[in-house]
Amino acid sequence: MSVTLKDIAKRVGFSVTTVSRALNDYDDVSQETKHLIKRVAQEMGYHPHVIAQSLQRRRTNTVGYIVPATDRYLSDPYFLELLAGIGDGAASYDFDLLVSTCKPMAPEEHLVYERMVKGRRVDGIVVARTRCDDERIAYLVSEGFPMVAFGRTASEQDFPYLDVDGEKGVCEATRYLIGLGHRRIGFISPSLYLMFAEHRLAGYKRALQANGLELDPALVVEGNLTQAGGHQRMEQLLDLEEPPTAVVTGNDLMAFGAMEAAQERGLVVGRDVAVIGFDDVPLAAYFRPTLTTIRQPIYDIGKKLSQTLIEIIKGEEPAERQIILQ
Amino acid sequence: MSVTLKDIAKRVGFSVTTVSRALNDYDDVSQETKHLIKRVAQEMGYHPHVIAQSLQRRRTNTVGYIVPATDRYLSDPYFLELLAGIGDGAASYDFDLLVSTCKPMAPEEHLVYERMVKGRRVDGIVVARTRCDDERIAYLVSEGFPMVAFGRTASEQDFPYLDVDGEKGVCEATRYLIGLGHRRIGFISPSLYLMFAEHRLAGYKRALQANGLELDPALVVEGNLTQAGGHQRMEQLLDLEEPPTAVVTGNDLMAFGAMEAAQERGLVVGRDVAVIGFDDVPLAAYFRPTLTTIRQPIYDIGKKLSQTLIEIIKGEEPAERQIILQ
DNA sequence: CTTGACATCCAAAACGTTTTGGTGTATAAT
DNA sequence: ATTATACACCAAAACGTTTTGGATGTCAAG
Repeated sequence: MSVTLKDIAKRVGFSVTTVSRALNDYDDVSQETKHLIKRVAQEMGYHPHVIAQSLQRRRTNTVGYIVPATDRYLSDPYFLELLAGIGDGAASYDFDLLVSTCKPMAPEEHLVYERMVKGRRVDGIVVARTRCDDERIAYLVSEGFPMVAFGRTASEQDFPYLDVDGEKGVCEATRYLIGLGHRRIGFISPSLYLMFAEHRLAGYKRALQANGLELDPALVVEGNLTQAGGHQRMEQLLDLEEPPTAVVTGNDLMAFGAMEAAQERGLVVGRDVAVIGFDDVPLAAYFRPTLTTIRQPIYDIGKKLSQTLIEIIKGEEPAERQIILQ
Repeated sequence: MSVTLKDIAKRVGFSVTTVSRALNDYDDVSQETKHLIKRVAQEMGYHPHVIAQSLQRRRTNTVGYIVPATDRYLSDPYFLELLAGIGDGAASYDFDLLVSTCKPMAPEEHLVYERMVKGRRVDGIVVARTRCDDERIAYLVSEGFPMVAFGRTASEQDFPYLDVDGEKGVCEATRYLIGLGHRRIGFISPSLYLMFAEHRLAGYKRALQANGLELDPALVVEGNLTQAGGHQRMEQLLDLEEPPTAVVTGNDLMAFGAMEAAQERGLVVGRDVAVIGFDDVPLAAYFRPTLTTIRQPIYDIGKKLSQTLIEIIKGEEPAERQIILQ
């Protein structure tokens, strides 16, 4: 078995209390005893029992994150990037990261969240890919459970979040395409129940309007964020009588798919048809032909997310509860 | 605050012991009381305090996994796929998954493992991407800590692992290329400290030998598993006086990079130069031109890994401690 | 010689469970 | 009437910490 405070206490002839307080650098323990106890603890190979600490401190020093695994294969590198950011952000505060996966919108999703919250396995939860009407957030807020979201919701509910200005990003990208002379620009949207789909779509519409272009509903299609989905939707667009000369997609994976679809038809991306993505997953840098994409520093966002969450957990209300990055 | 056993006990007029035993379906509680207690527990919204359970049961019902985050960006979809598998496998046994990230071979790596083991935060650890001489495994084995590895090591140390027969896979792939008439076949190897690099390289050599081809050391280069690395190494191969007409790579990401490099030089992959990868990350299915790859069911491997680990944790030594998939 | 201040230490309670080793009360067998 | 056998229940200890609320001793000031 492993070394406990009691073992150390027995060895040095002090009480468990004193040993505990010595190791935690309380100032009602003399320097001398502190040194002795620390030395002996080291010698005996003592490591605190994190679970016991959690129980007593009422703090697990762990944050939770539930990966929305789309299907059996959740190939989007986006999530790994985000996960790494969240994990590293947590680690910077000596917090651990508990991960579950769950299909988004599945009936059991609520149970997964409830288990984390009610089992008090974690001190807070980061929820990513917010939905317009997000029951996960509603639940956490109603429970008063510490949380932070990547993305906003449609409701006016007040909760801490971090988001990128998807509307502005897409608007500028679309404007850029218009500037190049494109008049028929397609938009492959993420599933519409996702909040960021709405923002990005709004940006697309705003750009058209600002330039006096009319919105052709046929040019706006809803994809499922996967490469296959992008491929399929692109074909749909290219099958139109008047196909678009440029396409903006809701994420990089769909942009990859769209580019493939174009290439399969013998079109040269960048010459015959322009494609712009959104995310900037690391892969994007290496994809050929190079994907034009709207940069979103996913890793940094993840890091900031967990750090903000931990500040909330520690009771230090962060300076800004709601942040929108450009 | 939240509902505890004590609260329920007070409410129903039974002891805490009886409440606990009722909820855990012990048979020294009458059916009647069981029903009553369960109903009241439900009504009061009781959820067991997982941390308290862990402390008493000496079991956290959690497995750990440390993602070898190569750099700030760990873009390899491989890990997310594996992670999902591990997580789902654990969930199938009602286990949670604790994730950390750490640069492989970094000096602090040992600390991350030690923290997990000594802090008794997890009941077992899955270690992926084994190295020829793997201190992580050596440590876990020496501590007698439950573990399971994805991959073997060079030493004869006995520990449970799951691995794919990389040698056979690469050998067959290489043979296939030879069958197509290729005589100069390049091999972009993973970093050589990784065990699977050795197996795959061995497969390559075996295929050459079996067909009486001589090994040209210039055709074997060491990459770093990233797309950029594959790109760079492919250029190196193409710069040779007698460049290869086919290339086998150590993983899919490097294959992507290699294909790009070829395309940038105006070569048509599949006609001017053949490229074969290894992994079958989900992205591979959508990459154009289609990547020929050696299938490795990463998700399933992850799932099996954590399930095997949990069986070990539960003391049911699994039927086969060491498994090699084809 | 008291009083107070300070430094150093500690026993016991607490966190929320599960487990151990019982107790008491019927009913059935001797 | 005693003994066995279930049956239904429970008090207390345990898991390994931290926190609470003193206790003890020393020393300087009054």
